[in-house]
Amino acid sequence: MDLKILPMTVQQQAADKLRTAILSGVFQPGERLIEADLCTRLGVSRPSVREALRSLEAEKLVAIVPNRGPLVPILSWQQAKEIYQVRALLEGEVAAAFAERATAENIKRMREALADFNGADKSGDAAGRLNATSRFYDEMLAGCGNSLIQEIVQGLLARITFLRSRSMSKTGRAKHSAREMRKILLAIQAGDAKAARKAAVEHVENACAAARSMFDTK
Amino acid sequence: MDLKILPMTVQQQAADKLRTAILSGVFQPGERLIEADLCTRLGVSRPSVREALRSLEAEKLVAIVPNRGPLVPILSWQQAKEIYQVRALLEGEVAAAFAERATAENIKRMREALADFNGADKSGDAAGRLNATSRFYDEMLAGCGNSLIQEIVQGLLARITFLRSRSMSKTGRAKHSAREMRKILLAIQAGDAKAARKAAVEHVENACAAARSMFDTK
DNA sequence: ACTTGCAGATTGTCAGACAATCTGATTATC
DNA sequence: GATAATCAGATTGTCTGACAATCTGCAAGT
Repeated sequence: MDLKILPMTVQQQAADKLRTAILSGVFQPGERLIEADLCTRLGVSRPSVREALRSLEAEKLVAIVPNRGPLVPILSWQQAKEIYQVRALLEGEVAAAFAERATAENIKRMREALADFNGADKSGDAAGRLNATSRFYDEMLAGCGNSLIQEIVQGLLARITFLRSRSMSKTGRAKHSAREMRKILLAIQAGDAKAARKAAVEHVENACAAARSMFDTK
Repeated sequence: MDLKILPMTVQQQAADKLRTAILSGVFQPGERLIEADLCTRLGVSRPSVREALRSLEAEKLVAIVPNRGPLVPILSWQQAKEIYQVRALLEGEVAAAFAERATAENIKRMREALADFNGADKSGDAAGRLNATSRFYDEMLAGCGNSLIQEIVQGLLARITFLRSRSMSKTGRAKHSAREMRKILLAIQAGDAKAARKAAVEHVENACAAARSMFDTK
């Protein structure tokens, strides 16, 4: 077991706090982030805030415009579409790889996540729905045997959190989504890599279509 | 045409200089980067250097260990392997997409890059070889219609520059590589997406095998 | 040979400062 | 009245200087 304790530097904590704040919608897309503001809110100095912002900039969670400062980027449909394309490619690979190495324990946790998703859906708990989805995904991503893919996909998912939570609220989307996830799970259970890839790709494509309609109506 | 002039901030220039320095081998993998050193060398203050380092950290071109500071990361074989896996996936997609949208101009430039590659190979010019390869790739990446894939792949290529320049110097690898690139180009010229994907995947797989042997001998 | 402890080097973080730049509103001009 | 020029306030980009916390390697002690 790895007992290494790695110190939590101020800039790291600042970056973490800002990241969760952005992902949870405390800062809306398009909103400018005032450095001095963040300093007082976070209780740290400006250099630390600026370093944290540079990290988040590289993650594409904030954009820094020279002489205008940081802001939460607004995703264009073009960008969103590209993200879904890459997701389809990578998550298909993940599902295929995972189908060939999933343990009983893995599958059990995925089934639980799926059950929680349905529970959250029944009670109309949007946050719970997204949380269950994340657990479903993380199980695959962590177990697919390629930590680089995991990292990339999680980064992409972070960038479209806003879109996902919105499009998931569309009537019917949650039910469809649940069915698609079950299909993925069944293929994995059967150890059928090809079917798992196909199901995963379809799932992303459907999510993409659902997201697209968000842009049309908005 | 986009004529927007975006100011070159000090931290950006610092990041750029450091990036090229790392990629060109001025700083060797494993080497520690002393902030004070970088300050005097770049002629900028410590805050600027630290911000630049945070950006590069997110790009994985430097690793920052708390209380030890920045260093050029040493790639493990496991990491390298994962990078090649993702490259195969993404570059296959790029080649396939590009085969269906390449213009005559695109193909002309790729042919030129390939010719330059062979020229550089004959004269034993390692830097010229890598440069020509980059131009060959960039043409595809820029034209594949998905700027996100372009960005990801270029980031991955940057992380393995060191490996690539070494494995390319292996006897015979350059010749093989040239042949593989020609195969990709021919498929693209024919507009055969499927063949282009296959050729691109094979090219990456061969590059991966060549890289692997670097780890064994080293 | 193995621990202990110390000195030097380096990082993490802060406070304060100032010029450059942007923003929006006010004023001047046609 | 509408457009253009101007200006004050806000905000960022950058620097200097400082100091505690931490790491490293070496010397001393057991």
